[in-house]
Amino acid sequence: MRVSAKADYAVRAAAELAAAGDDGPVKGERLAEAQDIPLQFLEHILLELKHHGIVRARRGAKGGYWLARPADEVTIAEIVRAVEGPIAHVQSTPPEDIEYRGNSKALQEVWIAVRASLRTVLEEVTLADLVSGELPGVVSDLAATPDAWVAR
Amino acid sequence: MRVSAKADYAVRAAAELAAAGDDGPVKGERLAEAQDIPLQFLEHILLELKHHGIVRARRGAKGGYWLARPADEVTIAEIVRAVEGPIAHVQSTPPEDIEYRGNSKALQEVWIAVRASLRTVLEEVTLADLVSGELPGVVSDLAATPDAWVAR
DNA sequence: CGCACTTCTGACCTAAGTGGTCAGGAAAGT
DNA sequence: ACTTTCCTGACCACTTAGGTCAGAAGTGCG
Repeated sequence: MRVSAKADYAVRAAAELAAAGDDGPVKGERLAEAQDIPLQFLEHILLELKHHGIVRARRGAKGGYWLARPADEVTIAEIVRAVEGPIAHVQSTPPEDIEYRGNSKALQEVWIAVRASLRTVLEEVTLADLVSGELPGVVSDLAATPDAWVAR
Repeated sequence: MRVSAKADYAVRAAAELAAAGDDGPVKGERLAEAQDIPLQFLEHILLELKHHGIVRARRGAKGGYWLARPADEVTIAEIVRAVEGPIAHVQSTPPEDIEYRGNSKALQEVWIAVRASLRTVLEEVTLADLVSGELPGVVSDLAATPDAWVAR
């Protein structure tokens, strides 16, 4: 139920790429500096993003990374899945495949709801939203209640 | 972003206790059988639940476990926190404490929204809801859309 | 009291995941 | 040819996941 450093780094680097737009490729080093991420670790992450078709890259001088698709077509969910794997799996199996017995039969529905609620946030926010700072209504509403900002 | 076996087991065992109600303590062995959980692992989990004041226990013949509070006052969120720690932390720190720079400034709001959406599910469902099979409106609505049941 | 029963606790184990670093290879530009 | 930058795999320390094992300690009953 936690967000890994890798996922966090991946989204931040992608946001930086989204902001760069069509101004040519951005070097890994610049991304690392902009978001204060260990360079060599970041390059592994960018490679994963590339393998998942989220990012493209070119080597050599004038090389670097850029988004494979427009920033408003890339969701945070996609990026998280690329580096962390499927969202909200239980014991490494998708909730729809689990069978519960006895008094916990309804638990499957709960885990499904958990995944659905995560999706409503992560699949709604695109990189374009993120860099513009204007998050979709559902999301900013969720974050608007002061209660959401206190620990528990 | 995944649910551990421990959390799953903990909730299922607690559901079984909720169903048992006031019919005296339930042995670990019976819980393990009812939910098909490795006994010795389960006992460690029950101990954690006890330390968090969710469960009580007595040893010896006629001993066993029972809920420390009525089933409709124990939420799934509590149980998950007891065994997995805080929900939706990023790099092991709470989202409200993170500071982002540059183009990912809005990311903090996203993680806050993620946590808030998880809370709306996990803090809403009690053990009583779970064993009765009648989940709160918000939750069953989320699970009602067919889309929620397909992988991605 | 003595005994069976059950929880409690800590030590231990293997495998995998986290969060990296290091060294070198391979394309691209000049 | 040479520099630049990505690409790839190996490695590493530490923690977590998912357990097992052995034994200590409290509890009830005859």
